[in-house]
Amino acid sequence: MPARPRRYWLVKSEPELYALGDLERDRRTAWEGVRNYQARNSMKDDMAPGELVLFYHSNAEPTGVVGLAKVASAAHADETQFDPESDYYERGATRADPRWMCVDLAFVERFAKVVTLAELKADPELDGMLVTRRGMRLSVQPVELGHFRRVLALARARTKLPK
DNA sequence: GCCAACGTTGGC
DNA sequence: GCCAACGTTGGC
Repeated sequence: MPARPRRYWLVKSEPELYALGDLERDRRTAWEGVRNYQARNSMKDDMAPGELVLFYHSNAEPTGVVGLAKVASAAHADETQFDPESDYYERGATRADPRWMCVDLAFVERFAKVVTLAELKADPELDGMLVTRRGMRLSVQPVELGHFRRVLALARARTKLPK
């Protein structure tokens, strides 16, 4: 049976709520609180352990891709839906019939420099990348391999220092 | 803080 | 099933 091709992803997070630095400290976390069906379906149906994830800071200064994470579990129920104290509580969701699913993410690396949204938008090789689309709010989104590689190249480019 | 873009809700 | 109203996301 042929292995299915590896996929690449981008997740958004507001650093005031959960920054890449928090993931670095925690090493691994359940990607809870996603309440959008398209994003949920990506986690439930399409993400596989080991796949790489661009970690993007939204509502930040600057906004952009700040590092890399990887998928660290199969999909499982998002526990916050069962907690009446949680902002993400979902009335009627049960463990037998959960509505919201998530995966665990693990820290991989922090980029030496942020690849800003402005850079992403300005790069012709990234034409069509979802995160650059105006009004694109999807918080878990697929990334084409070519775009993924290009973002890594931008992250690893170094300014030439004068002699 | 503004507001455009989008997703969801609910009246009909 | 339509669609207006509303709430949220997220860039700027």
